[in-house]
Amino acid sequence: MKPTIYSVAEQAGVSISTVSKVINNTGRISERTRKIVLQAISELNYHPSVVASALTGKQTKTIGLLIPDISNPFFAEIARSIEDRSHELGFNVMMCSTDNNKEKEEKYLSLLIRQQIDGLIVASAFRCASLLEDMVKQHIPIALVASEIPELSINTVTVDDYRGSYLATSYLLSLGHRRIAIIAENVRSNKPRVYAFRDTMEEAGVQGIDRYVIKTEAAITKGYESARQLFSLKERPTAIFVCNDLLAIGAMQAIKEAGLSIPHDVSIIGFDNTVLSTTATPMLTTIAQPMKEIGTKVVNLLIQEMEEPKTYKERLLLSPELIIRESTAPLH
Amino acid sequence: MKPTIYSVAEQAGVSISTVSKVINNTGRISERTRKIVLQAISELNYHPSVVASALTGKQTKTIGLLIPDISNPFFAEIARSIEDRSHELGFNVMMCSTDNNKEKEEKYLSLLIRQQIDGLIVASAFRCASLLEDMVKQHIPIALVASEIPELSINTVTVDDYRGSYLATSYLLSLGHRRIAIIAENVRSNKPRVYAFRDTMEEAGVQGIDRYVIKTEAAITKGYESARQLFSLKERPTAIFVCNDLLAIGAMQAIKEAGLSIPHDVSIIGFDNTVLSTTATPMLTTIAQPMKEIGTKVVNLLIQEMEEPKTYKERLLLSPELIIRESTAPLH
DNA sequence: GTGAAAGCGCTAACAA
DNA sequence: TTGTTAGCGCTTTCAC
Repeated sequence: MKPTIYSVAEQAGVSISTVSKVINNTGRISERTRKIVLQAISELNYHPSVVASALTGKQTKTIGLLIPDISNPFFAEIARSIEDRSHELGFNVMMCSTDNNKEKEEKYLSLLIRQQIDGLIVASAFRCASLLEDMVKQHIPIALVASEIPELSINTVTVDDYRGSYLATSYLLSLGHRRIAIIAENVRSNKPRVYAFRDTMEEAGVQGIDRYVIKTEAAITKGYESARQLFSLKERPTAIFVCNDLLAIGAMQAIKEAGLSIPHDVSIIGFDNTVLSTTATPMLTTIAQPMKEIGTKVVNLLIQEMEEPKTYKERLLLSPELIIRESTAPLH
Repeated sequence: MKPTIYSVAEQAGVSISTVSKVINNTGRISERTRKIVLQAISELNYHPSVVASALTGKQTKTIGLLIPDISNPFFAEIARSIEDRSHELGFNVMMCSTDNNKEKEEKYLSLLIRQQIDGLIVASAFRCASLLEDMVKQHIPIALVASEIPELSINTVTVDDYRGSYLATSYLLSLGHRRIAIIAENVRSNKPRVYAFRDTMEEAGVQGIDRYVIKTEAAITKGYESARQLFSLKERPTAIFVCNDLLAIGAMQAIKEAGLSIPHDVSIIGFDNTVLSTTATPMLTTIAQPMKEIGTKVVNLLIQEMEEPKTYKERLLLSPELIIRESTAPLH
């Protein structure tokens, strides 16, 4: 039988409230009694039940994590860092991969509410923001990572997308490229990336940007298709800025298949700096997101919010960095 | 305020036990009452509390997952499939990355016990099996994936490691290679892979196998180092069997850096068939693990065990498959 | 410094 | 068919 607070109390010859006090370091307990109780706890190998304690109004010590897909290396790294920071603070995390799919988002939200999670971290798209209303109504603290939900006022941590895209675009321009294409993912966080691309190109006086803008979904095959589409144009681009590494890998495959060489014929630059960018050949020049830091910061923000809800929410933009590898070169 | 069973009962003008009965489909309830209750539930947007229900002896509907590292693509894919199957069956999963580190294993185990998980899936190494004793004592069902703990009798799902290694080794032999090296990870599941390698090589009459056996940890850099080590030998191998894709990528980097070409000078074959094997250049020949199926099966096994503990535990070995891509070629 | 007792939201006898 | 009630393991007030 699993030991309870009663077994400990009996073993120690005290009342359960005394045991409770030593566990939680509340009230005043004599050093002697504390020792005896601690002794009993370790003898019985007692672990206080979070379930029971949660029922009395305390925390469940669990955080929900809604993420598009844990098997996507970018989110896996973010998740890892969220997990680490949460565990540091004594919280467990329940992971749910939504595929950015409305039905799953709804279903998992309901599962998580029933589990009485203390807080929620969202990286999923939530194109239908009203789904989150239950959460808001029940005052469950929420924080967003690597995603945007403009309808709601929520603490958020993301990379500075606009700046990242600026870094990528201006780097390609500085290499002499003018026919630069962008392959973006069709999610909100990619919008600033597209805007920065346009702005930077326009400022450089480049014309006819529109034909080189493609939006698609996050998958290697989609990157492949998008690149092929670009190569079917009369004037094919000499450089491509691909808004995440997964898509970039697909694009690289298409470029090679077309008999072109990277970076000699086509320069390519990714976004994220996941494992994939170092395992690709040639190694991918990319915009690095500080993934460890992003994960750590959202958890911090969420915990802060749990302790004391802020009226004014924060939006934290972390600085991306250009990592130059082998997939970019001066215009030939 | 979060709606409770009481608010629903009041709203519907019935007792809480009636509400409980309609929620759980127990006892007999008139169609009329059921409708009224359901109505009240949806009006209040009521979600029954798993916490409260767990306290009465029912399940917490959560499964613990101890995995070495969620940011490792192999485990991320396994985790994704475990997650999907669990959610299908109404369970949430709490994820813990242990880095195969004893202290973390111990800490997370204690966290999970306190959370009163219904079952535990273990992919972590647990070199110290006694850590799991608490779980066994408390009759918490356990299932193992992609790992082995010989000291304990536990339901297990793994790929057939011996056969996988046989497939890899005999394929390299069939290409005419004799100086074949193996880079293995220093965990239990890799032992059968090394055995099969030795056995197959011996049966083919190859001598001096020992100098070509390297054991290391799962990291790209380790693969890199191991391959360099092999190239420092007088007679360098003409083919390398690397026991996981992560290591294989590292080895590929070392080979290229040494100015050798893959597969012309050195053939290389991986194990796992993660994304990495398709994003690498040349694309990696590898032994595919049926990751989706492995995840699904462990969950099934765990749930079975939760419903009715078996005296004799099962060990399920799923068949691996040789995927021939571009990194292997006949001996030059 | 310590203990008795009420109550958290729910389930499951048992009564009605 | 529906309602009453006693717990589940814990926290927390309030007496002692």
